[in-house]
Amino acid sequence: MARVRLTPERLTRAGAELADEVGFDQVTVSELARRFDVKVASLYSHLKNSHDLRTRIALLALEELADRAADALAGRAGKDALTALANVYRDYAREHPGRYAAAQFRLAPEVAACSAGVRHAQMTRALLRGYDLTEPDQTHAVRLLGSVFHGYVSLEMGGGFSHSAPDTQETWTRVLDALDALLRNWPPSP
Amino acid sequence: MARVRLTPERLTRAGAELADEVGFDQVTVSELARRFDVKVASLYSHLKNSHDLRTRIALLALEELADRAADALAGRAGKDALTALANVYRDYAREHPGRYAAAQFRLAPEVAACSAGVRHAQMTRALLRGYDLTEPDQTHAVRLLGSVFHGYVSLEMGGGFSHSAPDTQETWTRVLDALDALLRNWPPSP
DNA sequence: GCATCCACCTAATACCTTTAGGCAAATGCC
DNA sequence: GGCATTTGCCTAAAGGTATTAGGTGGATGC
Repeated sequence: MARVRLTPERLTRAGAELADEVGFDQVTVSELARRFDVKVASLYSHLKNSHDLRTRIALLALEELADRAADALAGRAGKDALTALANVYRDYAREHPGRYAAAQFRLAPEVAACSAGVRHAQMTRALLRGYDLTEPDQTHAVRLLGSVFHGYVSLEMGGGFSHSAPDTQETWTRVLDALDALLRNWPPSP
Repeated sequence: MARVRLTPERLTRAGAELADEVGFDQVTVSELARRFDVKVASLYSHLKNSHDLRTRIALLALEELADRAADALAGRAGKDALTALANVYRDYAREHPGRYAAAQFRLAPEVAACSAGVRHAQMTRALLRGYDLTEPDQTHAVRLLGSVFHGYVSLEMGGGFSHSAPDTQETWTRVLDALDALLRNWPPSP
């Protein structure tokens, strides 16, 4: 038998590609086995189960996304940084819809705590150093930015904006303008 | 045999309850049949297939959500309306997580066009009458609000905010303050 | 009281998931 | 280089979900 040298890493990468092709929730252990021209049961020496596979793909996506974000933020500040970070999420989702969906996969809390998810929060916080916010408003702003990035990208990819008139690129830049303005004039607590 | 009088409507309602209990993507034709104490194949006279079931649940959720939104918006304007609408989404997601997930189900474009989804956009637009925005900024603002509502609720439900310090209720009110401020001082086009 | 129809059933096919146990290629040791 | 062990992939099997085809009996209408 031709040994294929399966490893969790190779399976995870192939799973991520599969996700981009057919959608994250269509990722199946069977299809993965088919791609490696191997019997399904063989994968279970490398993967605990189907859920484990999804978790690994999710972690991979979070890593990749965090790496891109770190790259984009390097040497930028203020609105420049805001735009760069926002575009990282949007572009990643467009290039890798399956991986992006994977990044939304709900991880077990203890797994999430060690994941690249924490880097994302840290980077958003770093971005806010270019604005004049102190705690707890900074945390509120981190959450707002996360919500807008994630919400916008999901809705855009889900076709939520597709019917209506102004193209989404224009909205995207205007939304970033608006967020920048908001962060510069963050309203004081009542 | 005790006839159960299945109908698409009853199945859809039961499916929605099932979604709230076990999660939207765990909703299965088999489980639904079990709940009605009926054989699986029997459901296929009332439902085209599994995808059809999900679509119906999604449409139900969108309707319910739109009804609640219309109710909340009645007689309100400005920030009052903004808060009310935002809370409709958040509360619905908390009360009915499965249905809320269903509302995000990607519908076929022609189905989406006839769905309550369009009412949602209209209501957000109506809300903006309390602020001083003209086209195309109004559309941009509609999309921004949709993104924030959806993004915030998803992240909060997905546990994205769970580890960190200030509680999410405080952030939520501050985010709504911030959105209100932003809509009152929408930045002009460059 | 009979014919009809509809609602639910049985049967069968086809995937996907997961576990248990087998065999042979690769690896390590002398 | 030959032998033992490990390990990587395989066969087999059980159980769950989706979906289609065709049957039967209880409810309905005349």
